[in-house]
Amino acid sequence: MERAILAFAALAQPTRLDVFRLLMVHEPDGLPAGEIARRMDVPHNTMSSHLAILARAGLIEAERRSRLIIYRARLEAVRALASFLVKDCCGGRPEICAPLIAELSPCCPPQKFAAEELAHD
Amino acid sequence: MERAILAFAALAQPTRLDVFRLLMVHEPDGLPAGEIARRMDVPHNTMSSHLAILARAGLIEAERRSRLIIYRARLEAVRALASFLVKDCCGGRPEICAPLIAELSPCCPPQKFAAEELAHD
DNA sequence: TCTATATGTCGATTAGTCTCGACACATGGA
DNA sequence: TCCATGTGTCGAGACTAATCGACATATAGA
Repeated sequence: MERAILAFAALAQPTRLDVFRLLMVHEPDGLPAGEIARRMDVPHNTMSSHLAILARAGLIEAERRSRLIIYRARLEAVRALASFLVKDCCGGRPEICAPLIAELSPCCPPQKFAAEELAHD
Repeated sequence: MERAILAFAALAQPTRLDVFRLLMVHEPDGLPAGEIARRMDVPHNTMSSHLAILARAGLIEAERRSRLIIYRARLEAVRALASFLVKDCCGGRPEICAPLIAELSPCCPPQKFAAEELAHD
């Protein structure tokens, strides 16, 4: 709940939302702080505070690699946030958001498709 | 994208997140502005601006019923926001967030269950 | 140890948000 | 028309967020 507020606040800022999307695209390798700042055309110290806010919200994580600090998106956080949104909507009455799940599924194949893929092996 | 920023900003505030959840619970009837303010123990004018922000973000909608103004949650908005989060995560590689969908599904039965429910009629 | 590179922290300025009293508008009934 | 009730708008004060220059730290190589 408090975690959701932090996550929403972190994503409610254009630069940070862009950074988050960028790191999503660069999963699972991540990107160093400096390169993120360069790509976004933002001073490195400004970017540093944005990255800190995203990290505090649990949406990204940092890992030091010699001189570089690599940032990566935390997929569990996306899952948790989407889950919060959807379960919030359910509110004890699953019939309301069945169509919601239905619309989400075509985007990424759900477990049925994953199972099929496993069967191919 | 800009819509997502507005929605995130609207939900990144404790009172507004609570109001949104309250209106989700009260779907599809909704609640009048005054009662929302009373339940949240917030002055009516403060609540009025919060409701305006949620409405501008497209998360709720207002309908005048004689003297009352009834607010209702907009389920399409939740769907759109969750969809944005999930598709964002996909980023062309569906295999990443298949487990995400898989975790969401048990919460609300997907179309298969809805079809079963229809079959019972 | 010295220098260069990569990143973070501090502090000040600017901009935006939150809150709420006071007032305005809108509806319905006396 | 007058009053009561339900909402919205305005404006001011307090608080919080965003930005960036200047400085600090951390690592690697000469």
